[in-house]
Amino acid sequence: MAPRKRSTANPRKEPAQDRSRATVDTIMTAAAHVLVKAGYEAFTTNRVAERAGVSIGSLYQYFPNKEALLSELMKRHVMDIENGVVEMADRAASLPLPELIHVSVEQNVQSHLIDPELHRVLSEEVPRLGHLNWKTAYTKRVEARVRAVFEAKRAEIIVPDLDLAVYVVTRTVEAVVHNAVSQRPQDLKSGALAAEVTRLIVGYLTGKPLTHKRPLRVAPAE
Amino acid sequence: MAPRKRSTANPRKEPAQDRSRATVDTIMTAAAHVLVKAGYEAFTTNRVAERAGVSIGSLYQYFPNKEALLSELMKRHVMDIENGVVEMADRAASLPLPELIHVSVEQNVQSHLIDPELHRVLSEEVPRLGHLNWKTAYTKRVEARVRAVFEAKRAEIIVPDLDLAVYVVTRTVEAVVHNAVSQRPQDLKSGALAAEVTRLIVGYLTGKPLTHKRPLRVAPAE
DNA sequence: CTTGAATCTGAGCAATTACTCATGTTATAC
DNA sequence: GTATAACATGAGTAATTGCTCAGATTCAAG
Repeated sequence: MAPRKRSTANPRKEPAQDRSRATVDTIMTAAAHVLVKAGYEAFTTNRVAERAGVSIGSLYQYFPNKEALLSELMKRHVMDIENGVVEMADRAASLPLPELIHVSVEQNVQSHLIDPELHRVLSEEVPRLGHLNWKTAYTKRVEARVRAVFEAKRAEIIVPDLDLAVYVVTRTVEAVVHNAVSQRPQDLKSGALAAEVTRLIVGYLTGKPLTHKRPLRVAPAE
Repeated sequence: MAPRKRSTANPRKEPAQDRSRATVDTIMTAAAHVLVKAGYEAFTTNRVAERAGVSIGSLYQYFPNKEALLSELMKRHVMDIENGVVEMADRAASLPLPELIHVSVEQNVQSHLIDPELHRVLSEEVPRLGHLNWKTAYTKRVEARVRAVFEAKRAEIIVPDLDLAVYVVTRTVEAVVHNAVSQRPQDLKSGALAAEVTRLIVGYLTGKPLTHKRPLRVAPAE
């Protein structure tokens, strides 16, 4: 077996045995724990290693630096979210626009409930350093999807500038739901917020406001 | 003159001569400069002092710690913003709801253009430490104002839950405009974004969508 | 069992940072 | 002019942090 290079440029060692894979998992779990319970300010590599019950040296055998550790955490979190989103997109593709919006908003709510505290810390506390733009790639994929849907339903949509519509809609849904996680948890759980945001978006897109009297009902996923 | 106390609890010295007032101003300017040009990560007290051309000791004579320096920066920035908001509120109070919303959205845009880069850094990079909740007090005042307006126009508003409406509207406007500063500067300047957000909000509140054909026009402030 | 690779350990280094303090300089009061 | 307070200086300190490395331990293959 050729000896593995270990330089600054290619520093990451891939775990080969079960033992080390377990170590990496332990480190990741500890990292999330420290971030959530103590915040980014207290997120030091030594503390993560201590929490994981692993020596600091082991941590640096699998993560070349602190940023890589954060990056991996973000990557995993985004994957967790995107799985649910893709699944929803299949279910909802054939629905009429109002129901489609409603399902999408509810899916966004679900995304935020996967690990709300971690999500909040990653979004708000972790500095947007160079390549730590964890959300931008994901955001672009979402925008592309939304745009495709809008084009498919173009006849029902009264907004002339589709690009602008995509932008306004995606930012609105994300921001309102995101903030509500910590500021309006009750309305999030009850579905009141999702219903309200749906009204907001559907009215904007179609020019035909949904009534408050007949709330949307979609077959719940079992 | 009674000797001034200098403890951890009451550490701030008030500048008494012109010389020191100028020093404080220089420090504040340098602090904003470092934040904007180098980001929070590089925002160290030594660097701020160096940029200001002042010794680090002088800085600590007027700011007990780094947090106080940040806090003062935030306070000044919020004051700059709120001045414009209050002025607008007087001008707009008697307008019909659609124009009122439009003026408010445009005011929010103006607020974000006072010092866009500083605003972004303060919002996104500076960690939300203990008492550094710079926006929360301001947000509450804004919400109270918006709520009062909604109550005055209650008859035109179809949303049953006013509290929820205030929440959805304030977060939406703030988030869309805030993001647009860096992501859609062109639409911000042209007014296209403000028009779109106005449509979004007015349709949501009144159930009567604004047409795209007859854009809102309000007498511009000279 | 032997050998070499994979894994783990943790003391400690180098760099950074917030902040202090002893000392020097300038302004003001009388 | 002199005394006193206000102001300014910057070398230095204590603490923290990301990260290294030399060596110990565990595993897998023949």
